[in-house]
Amino acid sequence: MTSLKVHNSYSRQKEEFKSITPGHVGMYVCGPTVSGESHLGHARPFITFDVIYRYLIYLGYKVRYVRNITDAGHFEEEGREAEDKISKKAVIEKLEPMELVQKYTNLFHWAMHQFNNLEPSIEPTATGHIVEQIEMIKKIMADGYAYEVNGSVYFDVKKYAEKYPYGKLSGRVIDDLLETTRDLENQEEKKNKQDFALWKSAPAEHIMRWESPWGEGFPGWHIECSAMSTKYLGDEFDIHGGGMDLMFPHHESEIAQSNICNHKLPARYWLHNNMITINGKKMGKSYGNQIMLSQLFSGKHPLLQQAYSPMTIRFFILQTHYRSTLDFSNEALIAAEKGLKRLMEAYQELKKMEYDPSKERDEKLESLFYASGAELDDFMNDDFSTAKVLANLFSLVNHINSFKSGTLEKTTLSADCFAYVKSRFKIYIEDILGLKDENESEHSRLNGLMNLLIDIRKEAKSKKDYATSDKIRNQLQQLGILLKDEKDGRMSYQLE
RNA sequence: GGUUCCGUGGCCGAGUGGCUAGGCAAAGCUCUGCAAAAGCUUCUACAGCAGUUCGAAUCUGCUCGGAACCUCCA
Repeated sequence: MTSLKVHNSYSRQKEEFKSITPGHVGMYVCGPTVSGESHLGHARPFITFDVIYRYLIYLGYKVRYVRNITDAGHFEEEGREAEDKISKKAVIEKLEPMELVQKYTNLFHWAMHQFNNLEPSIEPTATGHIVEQIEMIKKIMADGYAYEVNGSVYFDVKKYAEKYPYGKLSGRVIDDLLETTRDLENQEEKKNKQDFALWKSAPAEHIMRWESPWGEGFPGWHIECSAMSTKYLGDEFDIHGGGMDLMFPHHESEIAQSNICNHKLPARYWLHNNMITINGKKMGKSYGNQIMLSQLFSGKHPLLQQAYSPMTIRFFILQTHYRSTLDFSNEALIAAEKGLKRLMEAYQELKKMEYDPSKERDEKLESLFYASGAELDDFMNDDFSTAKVLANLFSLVNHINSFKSGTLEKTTLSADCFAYVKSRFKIYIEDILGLKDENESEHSRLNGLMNLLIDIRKEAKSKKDYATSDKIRNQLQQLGILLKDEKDGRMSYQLE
């Protein structure tokens, strides 16, 4: 068997994965900013790293998966004013940041649950770690890599870059950064344009504020991840993940901060997922082209031809490599929906199949099953090639369906081989890819009812009373229940 | 403007110096009372130009087109 190799953004190479502490993996993934609802683009990193998390567990690692909630910053909700802080409104009328943050945190958790993502081991919030962040900033200042201006603290990138390779992760040259001229608030406070805020002094109307040695304010964007990853994973940990758009300046700055505080680069392997695009453009707030997850699930968005289930989206995302862009289109999602259905139906069929010892084995076929099953690990080991895993599963789906339709005798597999294939499917579909059968509605009553109707239809068919049998099938179809006459005389049903 | 990346069949998307990715769609056939599903078969692509090579979609150069980052961003 091959060993796990991952593409490390820091070295821009595929490297063999070796954990710092044998048997353990520490993984930090940048979580959501809970000032608004998540859209399709946000789903990608969390599904990607969920599968990575699941695969590491499958490999036998004990994984501590830390994913933060960014709930500190300059937050406003549409229709409500941030000036609440100084207005004379009653407390209950004002925008309460905690209320806002709670609302979107709940929504985020709901979406993660829909996607069947495992919960991270620790989900720390930025607001819950203000003390740690302040301590870290103090350390950086004590080392001389940060300076205070008007109650704000900035990281001295220029000084850092004299000694350390600032820009290595994102491939940036410090001198190029000097060229950019952008209008940002309080730029004149900085010594150099590329410096970034560790702590920002809060203007009177700012609703999120904490006491600090530099006055009332709030933490800069990058420091929370440094503080929380250090606290829960240590000075140096194995994997740091997030979207490619975070490489600069977020992760670059994180490296600088942690490096000054801990005298170590925080993570050994930096993994970045690529963007989801729509009509070739990145989905994002500033482009105004985002489709919220709830809209995706309900189909209520002008760009959507229909609703797409969470598993369809999960499958859609896993069909491509995580480092490639993925273009959204109704056509592509409908294709994913159908493909997923075929995969899951074959899986259900496989689960029902039984070994029959009366038939002769086909060793050639057996070795094909064994080989395909074993290959799945090789694909995952190759920088988590879920696309290849799915392609391989589909080649087995073909065989399973052949068993079902009688083109192949299922009994030509030995009992061992049968058990092996079943377990591979279970491990890969359920445990690693995290796909679950959305039609598996545990309605036992519905099941009983359907069996009754199926029995009646079978009787009608045997009497060649096709009027009755068609009536049952057609009317059920109108209710969104699809009856299928199977090859062996069985009938099955499926909720549309 | 700078940095990085990409351009694959009707669509989505893997991938690699020589051998079928896969999914969806389409066509034909088989099965079936009909339908659906399924199976079999067909459709054989790598932006353009030049070069390296016995051989390139895969390497090099150029051209064209697109994207991401450089600012909040998954």
